[in-house]
Amino acid sequence: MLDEGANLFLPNLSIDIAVIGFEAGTLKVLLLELDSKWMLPGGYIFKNESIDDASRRILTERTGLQHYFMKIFQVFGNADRSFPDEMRHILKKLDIPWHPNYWMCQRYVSTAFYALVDIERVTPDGGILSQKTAWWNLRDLPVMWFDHQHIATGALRKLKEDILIDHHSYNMLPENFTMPQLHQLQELILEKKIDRSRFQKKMLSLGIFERLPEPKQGVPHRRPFLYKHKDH
Amino acid sequence: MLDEGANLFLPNLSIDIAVIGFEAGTLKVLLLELDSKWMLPGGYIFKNESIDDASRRILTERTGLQHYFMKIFQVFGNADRSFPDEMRHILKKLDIPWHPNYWMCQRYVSTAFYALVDIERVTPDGGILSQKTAWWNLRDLPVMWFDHQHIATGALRKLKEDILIDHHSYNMLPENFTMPQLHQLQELILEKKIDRSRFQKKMLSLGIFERLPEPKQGVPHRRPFLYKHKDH
DNA sequence: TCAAAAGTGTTAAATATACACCCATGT
DNA sequence: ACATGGGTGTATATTTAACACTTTTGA
Repeated sequence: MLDEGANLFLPNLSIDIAVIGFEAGTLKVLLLELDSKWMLPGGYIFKNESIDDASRRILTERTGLQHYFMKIFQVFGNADRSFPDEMRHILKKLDIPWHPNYWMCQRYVSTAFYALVDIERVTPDGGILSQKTAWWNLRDLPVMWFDHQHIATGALRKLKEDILIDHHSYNMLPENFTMPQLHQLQELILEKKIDRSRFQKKMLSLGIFERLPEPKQGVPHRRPFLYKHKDH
Repeated sequence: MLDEGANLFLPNLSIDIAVIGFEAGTLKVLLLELDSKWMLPGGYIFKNESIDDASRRILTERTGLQHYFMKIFQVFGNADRSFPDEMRHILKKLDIPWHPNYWMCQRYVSTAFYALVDIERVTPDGGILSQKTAWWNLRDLPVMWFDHQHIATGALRKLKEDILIDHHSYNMLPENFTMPQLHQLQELILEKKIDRSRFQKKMLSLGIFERLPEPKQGVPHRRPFLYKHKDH
């Protein structure tokens, strides 16, 4: 694939995905390590493949998920968006011969997506290079390759803008979840307190959630009701 | 340029722009005619040019405008997004020899923008092919080339979604405009009645408009106040 | 003087906000 | 019994909505 990339893929086009989840009270993003720097999952588009199919293929390869929420949030199209020096460094580490005109060193226009996932259901896969994977705090990112820190930060900014319109944050929770979970998650994304009473009324008035007959078991204190999204 | 395109431009990437204005109580979109079918203004990205610069270059070439509002609204990335038959027809009409592998017949991923302009300030330019230009009703489009009708319709749908968040519709009015003008325009885009009193209060409470000292002259009935956007 | 368009006020309904109270559960 | 977290009610403030009233101008 490393040799055949130029024949298989659309040139100058790439996809990067911020896979975002919620764990231990923080927002997490799935990253891949390479020589002590980190990168977003991403890839290229086969010549007979749509952008949407390519993004789904990449997401499924890296997470094992078949169903998830994903959305384009930005196109990164700067003229100087090529990283020959970093690519050279990476290829050297991987014992791959270096050519300045190697197809990976082109200028790339990246179509950037964010995906909202339930971390519990994800099985991260380091891919063909067996890269180490980890869930990093989306608000405290490590040193990253290329402009991926910029892309990850852009995903968070757009998620924050979208959440009150799209009402898609439940995609980061298990299939059955409680209102306090959803409440905590939205406060975290919006970085502000939301009144519990009002939150519950508003969410239920959307008509997209269904209360399950049995409350959540195995928790201390009063058992919260469980809900699921009606389309699920 | 027709021969050198493959060397000058990024392959497989194009830009299409829905240039939207407001005239005679209807939403208009700027189209170019070619052999009795119409197309959106668009073009390609030079190899050392950013997506944003390319979109600005194309918009300025076609409208003469230096300042305007423009925004990416969608990426059209279907695998079958190539139009060899239509291209063949077009090239034949233009007396340009046909090659099935001509660079224009590739699959293209189109980054689609909408631009909001004041029609009065636009000088449409049919470009290198001296195409006829016209402002078409955006809700009653002619037969169009490629998937451009789909793109134009998508622009309208996204504009409708954006308008209450971005508050950018004033870009379709002259520099100095009246609240009734803005009111009529927003009712048109949203396809519903908006109470006049409330509209005026809400727009002014945004704090982005400045009332000018002189009311609009030369109109019958009571003279409305003129406003301009503060950044203008 | 009257019709038309513009500007703004008034009232009622709906929604948002802040807070309080009660409930269920484990210690 | 009590601390903790969950669910929901109440009172108040703010915003939305519907409509009415007044002003200005040309015919």
